[in-house]
Amino acid sequence: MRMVRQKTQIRKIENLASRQVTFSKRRRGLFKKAQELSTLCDVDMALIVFSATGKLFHYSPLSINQVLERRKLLPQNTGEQQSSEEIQIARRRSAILSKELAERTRELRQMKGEDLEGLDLKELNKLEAIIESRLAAVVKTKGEQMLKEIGTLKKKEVQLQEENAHLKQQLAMMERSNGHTAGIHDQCSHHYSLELTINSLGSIDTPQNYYNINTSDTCLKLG
Amino acid sequence: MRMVRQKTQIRKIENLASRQVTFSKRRRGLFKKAQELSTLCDVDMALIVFSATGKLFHYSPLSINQVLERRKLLPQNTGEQQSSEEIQIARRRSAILSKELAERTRELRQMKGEDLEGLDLKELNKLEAIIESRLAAVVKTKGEQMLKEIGTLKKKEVQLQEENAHLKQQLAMMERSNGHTAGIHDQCSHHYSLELTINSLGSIDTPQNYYNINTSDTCLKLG
DNA sequence: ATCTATTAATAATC
DNA sequence: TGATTATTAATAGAT
Repeated sequence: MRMVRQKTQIRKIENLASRQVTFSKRRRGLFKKAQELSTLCDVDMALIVFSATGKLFHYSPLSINQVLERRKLLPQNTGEQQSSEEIQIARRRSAILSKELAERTRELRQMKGEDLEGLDLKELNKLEAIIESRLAAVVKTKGEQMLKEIGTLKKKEVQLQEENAHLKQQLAMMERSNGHTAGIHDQCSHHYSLELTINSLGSIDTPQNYYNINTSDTCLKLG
Repeated sequence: MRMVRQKTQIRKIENLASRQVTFSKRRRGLFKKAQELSTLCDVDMALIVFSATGKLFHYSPLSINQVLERRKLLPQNTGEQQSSEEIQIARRRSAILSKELAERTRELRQMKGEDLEGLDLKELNKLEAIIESRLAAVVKTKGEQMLKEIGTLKKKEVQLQEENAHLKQQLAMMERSNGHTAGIHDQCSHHYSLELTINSLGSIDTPQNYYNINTSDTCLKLG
């Protein structure tokens, strides 16, 4: 008969072999569960495990290949056009910042001694501030540019709708003054095409002068 | 009697409530297992989960300065203008990941000797990649949303311009068929202003809701 | 949040 | 390592 299996105590397994076996088994279980959670609940996560021998195990639903590709700071116009130039720039900047962070952290370690707890944190806070502000600057700049364009388009839309309404109004007036029953629907344009050739071409003011379509950039300032 | 419980399919849970419940339950299970593995096998690890709502859940046996981290994560309203929630999330995430990166670098340096350059770099690269992917994901998502709206607005613009041109054409035809009538002079627009008001009410979209600045809190839970 | 019928994970073992 | 299986642990569905 087998030995009675016991409820596992959660404390360090002293026996090396057992510990390694357990590490291997539980690690797999953990990564499986991580993946399940990520899939079931549609969330991003990162799971990183450093083994005692220095090996690294890693899981992230954001594919590693994708991530590794991004690490290259050079443009890679390999057919993919889904990301805008700005996004690529943001990626490169964040990549550079990450490198900076790592490098400076390393430099700090090397430069200073052991009692660096306080100072190290200070420096880290500084670095944090830098990376945060730069990231924010990139994102903010991009957002402002896009909001600006959206603002311009909205203004255009309003202008066009106003002009539209005006034109409709005038059309309605013309129809009433004519006593014609024909409306302003599409098929009617053909109906009048014959009359166009017959009637004289009088120079009459058209209302489009009042509603100049402006294609220049309109600046939108955001708070 | 209870319904028969089924074997769970690992795919995204469509029902929001169920997804949230499962997220809560499984997340706890995952963090528990992570902690157990860390204790049983005496290994370091980092587990970071980003919920769909931007909340961040984090476990790492290495996190020494949790209190300080907590402080850093509180909203820092330093008089600056309000940035969007996404930017704040990005800041916090990058802050956390930066700290994690720095801390891990330090811990690794302390734990291991000096001949760990290669491995250390490997690990750093992985962490770098995670940061990059997170930042890129945030920026990309926002950009995609805005590009989508810009596309919609541009389509609207084209439609309106087409309609406009059509109306002008019809107007011109009507005028020619009328010849001399005073139908399209300015003063007449007042004549029909009532009709205009009635017809144009509610016809213009105001998509300002899309730019609603969400100031809801982002939560950080530490293991 | 709490409760259980189930499924899933895994410790001991080969 | 991989497989097996007696157990314990996790959790889906329900309250």
